[in-house]
Amino acid sequence: METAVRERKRQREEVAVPIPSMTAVGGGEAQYVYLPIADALKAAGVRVCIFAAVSEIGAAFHSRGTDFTRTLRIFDQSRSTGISVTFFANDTALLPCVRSSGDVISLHNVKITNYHGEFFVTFDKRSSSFALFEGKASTESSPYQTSMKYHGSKQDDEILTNMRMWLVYPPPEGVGLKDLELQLRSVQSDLTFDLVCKVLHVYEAPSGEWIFYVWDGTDIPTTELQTCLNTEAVPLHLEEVPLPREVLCTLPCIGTILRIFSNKFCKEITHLQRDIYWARFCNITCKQEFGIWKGTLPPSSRVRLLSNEDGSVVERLKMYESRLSTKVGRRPMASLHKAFDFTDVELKRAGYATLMESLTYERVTHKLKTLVRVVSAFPWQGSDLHSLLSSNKHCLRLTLEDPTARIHAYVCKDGLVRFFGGSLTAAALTRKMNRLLGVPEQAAEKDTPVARNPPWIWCCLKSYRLEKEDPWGSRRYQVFGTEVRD
DNA sequence: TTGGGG
Repeated sequence: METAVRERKRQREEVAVPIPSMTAVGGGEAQYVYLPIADALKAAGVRVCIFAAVSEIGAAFHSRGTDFTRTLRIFDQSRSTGISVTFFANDTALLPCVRSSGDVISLHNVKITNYHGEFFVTFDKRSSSFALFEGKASTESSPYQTSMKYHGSKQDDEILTNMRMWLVYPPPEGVGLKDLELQLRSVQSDLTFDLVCKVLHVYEAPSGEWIFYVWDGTDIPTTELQTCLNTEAVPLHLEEVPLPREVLCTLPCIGTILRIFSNKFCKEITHLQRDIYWARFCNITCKQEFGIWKGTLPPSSRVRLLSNEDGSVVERLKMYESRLSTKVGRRPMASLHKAFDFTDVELKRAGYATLMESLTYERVTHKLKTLVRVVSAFPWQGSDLHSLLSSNKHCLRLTLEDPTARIHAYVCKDGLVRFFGGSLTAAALTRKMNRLLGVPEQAAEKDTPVARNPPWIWCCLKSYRLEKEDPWGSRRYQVFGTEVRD
């Protein structure tokens, strides 16, 4: 997919047609010839003028030299994937201060450069100039910001109107090639895509690796697991150090928080560490490890900060609000339209809560009804379960997950007999456990590794502390009032 | 009078 898009882009970019670049000065007023971005690319190295819309707004930073710098991404009809422009100025106030993505920018006397096979717009602070206009919703024709050397031209008004028309009524698909944009709920393995998300937390591991905790209000799809049933091999999270409780409690309780891992530093990180921003992660990929989704930033990826007014951000928030407005909307998205005939639960009074709601609950003790999948169990073999039930000494440990978290939950003593619906034979216990873990029936007999897909089950949980001195550190979950059916 | 950044 990505290669096809790149190939088509390259084909278009490689056609070297000489284009008369721009300027003609007449009658005392400057006349500027604006080139579509796609045409400007064919005139690399020549000074050109471009009239485009802003799709991404970078943060202002100190450059490695003496100036301040900011990068924008701009697009027009000829190139909906856009192109990056970096500005420099000795004062942040002189950098373009874009109020909202979708605003319109006029660039005079910029050059197209090709760096490592990718095109960029080079803005020279001595000779180039810019003007910023409000986006499609406005009729204001004068710019809200101009660089010092900017001279408006006669055609600006008309071109601005045309650009706004195009932004309101974009032409049908196929005119431009836009990067694939996915929500967490439609993520797939080994696909390169853009993700618009809220960056809730940034962590720098001692190894120098960065972890972004991101959220878009949707649930990431469930994964299939390998038949490996050993609890020890199934981690609760991918990061070495779990989030401290103070951070955990600031995170939303509905919707998946994806961990995106990155080895490279990007300057947006300093802003993301200080404050919570919506951002566009461009060209990221996801894969599964131990049934947990892990985002990664390949070399071609980048991070762009978004304003809260950005169209994609507004859309995500609206969707989240409508999700919260119904009881069913709060449940795991992947559990909708599924039957829950695997368990009987007795708890009428305790309401439904996600695992994250319980983890961040203000008290150590909490009773809740959850909709979860059993991703592993220890012990899991019928014979071991059988001696567990008869000895009445030890507990069965389950690893439960929903879109918001994974936890260990124990089934102990009387609860065990209740859980399995009586003192069953080893064979009957094996059968029930396999159903819980989603092991396909044919595979259960042989020991061949196949993918398993645990069903969603209703499950009652209660939490409590083991040690008075360390209530949160010793917090444990126990399954109660839940019976696995035949 | 240039680099900076990609």
